[in-house]
Order: sequence, then structure tokens, then C-alpha cells
Amino acid sequence: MADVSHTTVSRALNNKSRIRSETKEKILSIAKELNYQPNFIARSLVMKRTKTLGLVITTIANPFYTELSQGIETTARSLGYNIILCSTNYELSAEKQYIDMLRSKGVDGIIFTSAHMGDPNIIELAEEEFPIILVNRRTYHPMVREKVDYIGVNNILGGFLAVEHLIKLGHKRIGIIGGSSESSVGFERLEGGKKALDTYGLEVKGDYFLEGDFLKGSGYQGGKKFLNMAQPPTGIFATNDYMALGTYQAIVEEGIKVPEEIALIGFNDIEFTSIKGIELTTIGQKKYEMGSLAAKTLVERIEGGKTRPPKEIILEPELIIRKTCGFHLKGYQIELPTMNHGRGTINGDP
Amino acid sequence: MADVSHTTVSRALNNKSRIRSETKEKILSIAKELNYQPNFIARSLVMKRTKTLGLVITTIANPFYTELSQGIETTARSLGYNIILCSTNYELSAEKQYIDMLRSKGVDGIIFTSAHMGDPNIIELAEEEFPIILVNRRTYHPMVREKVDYIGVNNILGGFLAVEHLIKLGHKRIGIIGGSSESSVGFERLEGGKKALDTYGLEVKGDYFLEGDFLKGSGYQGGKKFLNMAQPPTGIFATNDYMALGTYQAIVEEGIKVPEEIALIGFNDIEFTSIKGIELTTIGQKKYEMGSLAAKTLVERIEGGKTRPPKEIILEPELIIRKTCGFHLKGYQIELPTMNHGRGTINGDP
DNA sequence: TATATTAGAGTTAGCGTTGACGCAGCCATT
DNA sequence: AATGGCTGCGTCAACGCTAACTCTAATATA
Repeated sequence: MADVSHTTVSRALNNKSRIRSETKEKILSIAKELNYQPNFIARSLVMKRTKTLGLVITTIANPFYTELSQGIETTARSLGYNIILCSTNYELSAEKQYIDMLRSKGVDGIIFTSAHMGDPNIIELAEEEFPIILVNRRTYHPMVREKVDYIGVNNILGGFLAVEHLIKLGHKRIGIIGGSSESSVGFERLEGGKKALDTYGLEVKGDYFLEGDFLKGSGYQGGKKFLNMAQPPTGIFATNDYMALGTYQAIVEEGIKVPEEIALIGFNDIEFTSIKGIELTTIGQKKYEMGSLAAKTLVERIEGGKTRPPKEIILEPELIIRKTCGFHLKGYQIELPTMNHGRGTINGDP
Repeated sequence: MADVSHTTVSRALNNKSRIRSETKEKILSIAKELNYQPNFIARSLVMKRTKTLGLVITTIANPFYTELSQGIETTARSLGYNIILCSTNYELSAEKQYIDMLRSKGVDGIIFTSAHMGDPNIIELAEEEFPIILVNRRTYHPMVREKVDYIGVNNILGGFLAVEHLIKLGHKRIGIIGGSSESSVGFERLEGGKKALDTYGLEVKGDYFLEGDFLKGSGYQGGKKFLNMAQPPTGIFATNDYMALGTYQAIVEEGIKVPEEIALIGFNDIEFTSIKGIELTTIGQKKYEMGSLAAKTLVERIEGGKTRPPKEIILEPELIIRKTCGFHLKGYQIELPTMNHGRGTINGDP
């Protein structure tokens, strides 16, 4: 060594007080020369902090989650945290295993991107006040809402915008393919859609609501089912782009033209929906930003103590008009005032 | 406790000998009751094993890497390892930082999915005999080849198959958009393409080789450049699907038809190239399997000691014929024997 | 019967850090 | 001159485990 105790070295490396600056610089230069890397494990053992976060995700194969993850990872890194990736592949038992493993490895917090509606694992962690955050999907459990932060998009508004768009284009028969019933996101988008129908005085007809699972296959089957109806819908809102792509394929296979005969709109604006040959009209959301905010908020909670009341950050969705809705062909048929999105009034003005 | 020392508990939990089975079961049942989770950090500190791997990747935004990562993560998990995700976003300095962090956190090994050709970080790790593995991209440095495992696809054959396919379809002027010169993958695919031209007696003309960077933009620019030539190529091989998509857009924008006027072929077979409206002809590779093998091989090296000579596992690529090459319109114009792929002869037969 | 062997435990040390505490030496205040 | 406080270090313990060693009692062997 450099003629000092290991404690002094620790003081030098961690920029602590009670050390002479000469001594500190001497130690630091020796450390650099030896290419010394502090042992994070030993530090973690005593500090009870690992500077590592768990990221629980169904699958990064879905580009929506990929982009979200990018935001999470990049921001976490800039805050000095690493990410342990946990793909559950849609199995709740895997989630439990991952949680145990993550806690055993001492992660400082966990990010859940696709929590089930009544996920018992989440409830348990919330009760313990272990630092977690919900992104994208949420849980409505009161205990959870009282304790854990949530970052998401306004899915109700998103669903509303999608269906409103179809209505304005003149469609009267609108089919909606919902997401999994275990997902708050699917539920909320469907709610928004129904609200639009209601607002514009259209009948809310059960036949026109199908439950999917956010996978391409269910979009495909939903599409086929709609086409086999006596009165098929003329406009379809699939509650995510994957299902919209499946629906698109089902429609095209039947020799029916999109958007001339059937209009189609998705949700998420994943990268490949914009390319020539598809150009899916969809509801966009800031996925990267959502991930980034999630990482930031979780780190805040970890480092700031647990006293802060939980945040709910709801981002705004955005209608992205491309080709599959037929807007470029005929434009809006009806002009009605759009729902008040909560941004139109300022300081008590009507 | 349960009237035993902590050592005995350790013996019970780790299924070690020198313990009576009654005692063991008693301890285990108490552990279960208390929902006891062993502290991995403390264990890691003494064992010098964290059961954690680093995954260094440019970006998971590219679906190729996403699928690869899925294979890696899922397999690693089944072997009892977790993955720390490290997206470099194409910065070499970020790679160095990540490596230091990973080693500081005591990962047992690191998986590199996109090593630069002469990556100094890789060389350093190889010299130290730290357990690493190269997937997809490799380094030709002799020291590295002598010490570290590599899993990849036969890119030379892949490039050959792509260009051969275009030749057989009757194309004489074939343009190739290469990948980054820092990537072995781009280099090899280009080599394979040139080899095909050579094999079929076509001129290898410098103008027809453009260097890209594997991003959509460079495919787009490459496409434009080709179209502005006095004698544009009639068939284009983009060395990955992203660039092919960019090229496709450039061509369509000019009002030229794919595949009627220009044939297009990509490489990787990422998910979205198969959907209706695109249907890109491409060279497929088993991305998930590649990742899976990488995780398995790295764990083998970690757990099996460092004495084993390095493996090179080269998977076989596969020509996937869809719509953009025009095969469905006219079929092959030339029938020439395909290059011997090393699988045609058995036991000394010709 | 005397001795060696073994199973089933406990005891102790150490992994590489950080943090609480102690102890000189120096300066400033009373 | 005596007291107090501060600076700059070293000492010691602890984090929660595993591994090496030790000890005891029971069993096997001569």
C-alpha cells in the first residue's frame, strides 16, 4: 500500500472529509496506477445498497417494451444504476421467482412494466414498502395506489381519440379488439373507446367488442371474426399495434381493402408501423420518456426516503394519422367538438 | 433460530453433507416459514461468484439484438444466472465504462454481441482470461481467437446465398450496401457477396459497393445513390434488414417498383419484414438459438474452468424467399450448381 | 478392550468494504 | 496554563455468508 490504513484509502476514494488533500491525491494516483476497482459487493454488503435495479417485463420482443426499456436503462445508467433484466414470458410464477432472486441479490428497487391487475406480488411488495414502481400497466388495488408510484399514458383519452377519429371519418359500426383483461391498459383503452361512442351518440353494442391478448394472433382472429359478421364493422380499433397488424393481415387475406373498405387504427406507434407498405394510423405515446421518468422516479424514491406520497405521472397520447384510417382519402365527415382533454381551459375560463 | 449454529443452517440450505436429514428438514421448514431468502451479496463476497452475467449490446432497439437477448436471458436464467443489461448506444467509451462497472460488481462473465473489429477492451479481457464470449460480431485478433469462444452465423455463406439468389434471378448489375467497416459481420457478408459474383463470372465493380452503418438511414441513402447512377443496379443486397427497409423506401419514393424493376434482399429476418405490405426476401439466422448457445457456452467456461480450448460455433444461414426479390414473378433464369456448403458430401463421396 | 474412523455438529476466521470510535497533535479560547 | 475543539489519521467491529478446522459421541475395526 501507500503507508496508510485501508480506512484512509476508503476515505480517499469516497471523497470523504477528515483526510489531508495531499494524502488523498497520493492514494488516488496510486489507485489509478494500479487500475484499482473497488469491490462493489463488499460495499453493498455493508451499505445495503447495490446501485442495481430490477426490470420485470413480459418480453422485450415487443418493440413497445424495447423502447421503454431503452429509456429505463439509459436513464438509470446516467443516475449510476444498472439494470437486471427479467423477462417473465407472461408467466406469473416466473415473476415471483424473479422477485425473490432480485431481492436476494439486493437490488435497490424494482420496475414493473406489465403488472397484472390484481398482482399479489406487487401488493406484497407495496405492503413491505419495498421501493417499486409501476410503468405502463397499473394495479387498482388501494394499498398499492397509496404506496407506489405509477407512470403511464392516458389510455382512456387514447382510446377515446382513436374511436373519435373513426367516428369523425363517418364510421357508424366500429369494432374494438381489446387487450388482455388482466391489463389495466387494455381495460382503459376500451373504456375510452366506449366513451367516444357514447359522446357521439353511437350505440355501444356488445358484438363489436372482442377480447384479445395484445398478440398478433388475437388481432388476426378478431379481424376474421368481425368479417364473418352479418354487419361487419367498417372501422376497427385494435388496442395495440401488434393486434392491428394481425387484423390488417386478416382483412387483406379476405381480399378486402384497407382503408377503402375497412378503416384500421392501432395503439402504441411501434417503429415498424410507419414504414411504407403499412403506414398504420395509431395512437402514439412517448415510450422512451415513460421509461426514463420511471427510472428517475424510482431512484428518487430510493434515495429520498419513503416518506414522499406516491406520484402518478400520466403522459398525453397523440393521434398519429397515417394511411390505414383513410383520412387522406376523404377527410373528416363530421365536425364535432372534441372532448375536453383538460388542457383547454385556463384559470376558471369555461 | 432453531437451536443450531448458522453454519449448520448454511449446510442445510446448500444441501451439503455432514448434516442429519432430520436437522436439515427442520431447518428448511423453519426457513420456509420465515420466508427466509439467503443474502446473495454476502455469499458472493466469500464465493467470488455472483451468478450474474453482463450483456453488452449496442442497442436492444434493433429487433435482431432483441431476439438474441431473449435467447441469452432465458437460457441464462434456466442455468441460474441473471443478466445485467448494458446498452452502449454505439459508444466505445460507454463499453469501457460498462466493463469496469460489471467487473466491479463482480459479474462472472460478459457477453459481447457487437464487438468492434479491433476492440481493445476485448483484447484486454482476453489477456486476463476473464470469462467472456463473442456473439454475432467477432474480433480477428489472434490473442482473442486463441482464448475466447465465438458464436455466430456463417455470414460469408449468407452473403453468398443472397447474391447468388439475385444472380440466378437473372440480374447482372448487383449493388451491395455493406455494414459498418468496424463490424466483422458486415465485412463477411460483403465478402460472401463478392464471392458469389466471382463464382458466377460477374464483374466485381467498385461502384456497386456502398458502405452503410446498419441503420435505416444509410440504406435509404444507399438506395438513392444507386438510383442516381447512369446504370443503376437491378438487384440490391443490403447486408441487414434495417438498411433494406431504408433502401425499399428510397426506391418506392422514386416511383420505381419492387420487385418488378429492382429486386431487393436483406439479411437477418427480423420479425417485421415478413408482414403483408413488405414481405422482404432475406437471409435468416437463428437468433434466439444463437443467444441461447452463447449463454450456455459462457456458463460452461465459467463453471468448467478456463482450460478448455475456445469454441467457434458457426450456425447456418438460410435463404428466405418472399416478395421483394421477384422470385414469385419469374423464378430462376439460370440454373447453376450452388456453392458447396460443406454439407453435400458424406464420408469421402465426391 | 483399545484404537481408529466417521457422522454431526460447533467454533473461528475471513471475504473487502464502511462507520463508529479513539487518539494524538495542534490551534484557539478562557 | 488549562480547557475545549478540530484535523488527520488508525483501530476495531460489522455486514451475512462459506470453508477450514475442531470437538464430541457413536460406531467399526483390530
